[in-house]
Amino acid sequence: MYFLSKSKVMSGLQCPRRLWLEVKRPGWMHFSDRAEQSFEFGHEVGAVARQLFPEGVLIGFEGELSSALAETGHLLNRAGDMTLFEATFQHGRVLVRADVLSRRGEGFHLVEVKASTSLKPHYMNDVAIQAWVIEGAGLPLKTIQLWHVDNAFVYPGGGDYRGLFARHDLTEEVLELMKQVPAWAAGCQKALSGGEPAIEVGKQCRDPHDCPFLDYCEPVEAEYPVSILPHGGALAGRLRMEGYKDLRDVPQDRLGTERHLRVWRVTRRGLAELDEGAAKDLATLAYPRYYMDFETVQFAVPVWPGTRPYEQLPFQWSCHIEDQNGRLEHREFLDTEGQAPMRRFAETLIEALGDKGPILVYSNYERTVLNQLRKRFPDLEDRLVAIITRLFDLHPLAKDYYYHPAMMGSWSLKDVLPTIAPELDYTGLGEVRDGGGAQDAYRDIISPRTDELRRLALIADLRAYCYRDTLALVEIAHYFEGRRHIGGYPHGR
DNA sequence: AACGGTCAGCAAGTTCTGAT
DNA sequence: ATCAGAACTTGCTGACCGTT
Repeated sequence: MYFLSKSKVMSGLQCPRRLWLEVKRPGWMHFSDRAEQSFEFGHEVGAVARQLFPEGVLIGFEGELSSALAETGHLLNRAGDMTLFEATFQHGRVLVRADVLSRRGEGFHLVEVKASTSLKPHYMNDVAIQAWVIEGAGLPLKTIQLWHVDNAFVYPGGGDYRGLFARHDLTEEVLELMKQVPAWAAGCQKALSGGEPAIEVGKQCRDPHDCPFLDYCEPVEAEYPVSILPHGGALAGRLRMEGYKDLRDVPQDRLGTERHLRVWRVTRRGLAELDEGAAKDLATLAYPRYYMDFETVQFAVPVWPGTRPYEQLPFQWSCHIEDQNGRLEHREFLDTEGQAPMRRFAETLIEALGDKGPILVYSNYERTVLNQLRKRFPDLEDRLVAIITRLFDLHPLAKDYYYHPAMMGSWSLKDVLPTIAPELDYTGLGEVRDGGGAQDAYRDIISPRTDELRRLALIADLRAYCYRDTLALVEIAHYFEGRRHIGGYPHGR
């Protein structure tokens, strides 16, 4: 028999094989290539939830669950009403820690806090496990609530976070669902009692969470698996059923769309394709040309008045300006003061971009951010709209006219750039290497806990990263126009 | 997590084709 | 002229993609 945390029981509900691997083969996790989001908002959100219970007591966790269990019992032995954070219980060899547990008279009230913005179906199981353990430990629950972030909340400032949470009363449903928890726990124990369960790869491997063992249960069995076909999930499934593993073995007539055919052809020949259409489209663009990139930050708990949870707030832009002689000039903006950067971001951008000349970007992300700035600053509406009309997106151009076998069915900048400008890799960059890293760096820079030396290093890294990103756009555009050649990669027509 | 987009796959509607 | 069935449009939806 095993002691199981709530998260282990949740794993077992998703897939017995996953649970077995987590318990019996720790350290075997083969994290999937498609990187999981690194944002960790639970901490911020939990801290604010606790602020709403000024009398609450936090049960510490110093690596020893037994001490958390003991402290919980100790506090509950006291008389009177109380609120506990991270109260810890076990029952039936299942162990849980409750976000917020209050005693009012004889009854207990449970609150589970989530950083997401909606009530998700699997939360019901999560809360049911907690409720079952807590009631099993002898605490009758009067109400069971789930709180999640309300992304319509506008922060008024001054630390006033009333209204950050949307609250759902789940008492009835959870008390009903609770009856199934013993069966879930028994299922987990059974899965762990034998050898590795033989579970086929399926929908449960991605839903509701990516399984960390996906690469183990479904090893890559081909150099160019059929799954690289873009938007081809269903087709890839059918092809695999018929025994096709590698895209190069699939007969041509099984592929319908132009894009699939190009991926198939390029992969089989091992040679990149670049259609003349790319150069033709770019030839219509006048000078000066602006190559532009934004960095933004999101907070689950808003820190600047007038902002909402998870809004994408721009703090940095980079722009390479190219004149008709091919000369490049770099302009940039980076706010590191810690106050809301959006207004100065918009003003400096408007100033730098002038009033004519195409603005080249990769993806429609910059358009989205500019549209949000329009709403925030109506007085800049006209200037921002003027910028939006000048945007030229290289991403659809790449999708229509370019493919290289190393891209593996993806036209993201990360996958395209190494096939065109391999010299623009991570060397020369500090610890900021992608948008997520830029966000982490910015959070550290504005944090009062970061010392000055590290701040300066992070600022330099952010500048280097954003500079490189717009330079990458220049190189890609030049390659599409036939103005640059590539060494080391097989390219052809 | 949010946003803004594309695309495959399906269903229903419409036009075309060829036999009677 | 009529009609069945093929072939083509149109519209919708949910999965997928890419950015921070």
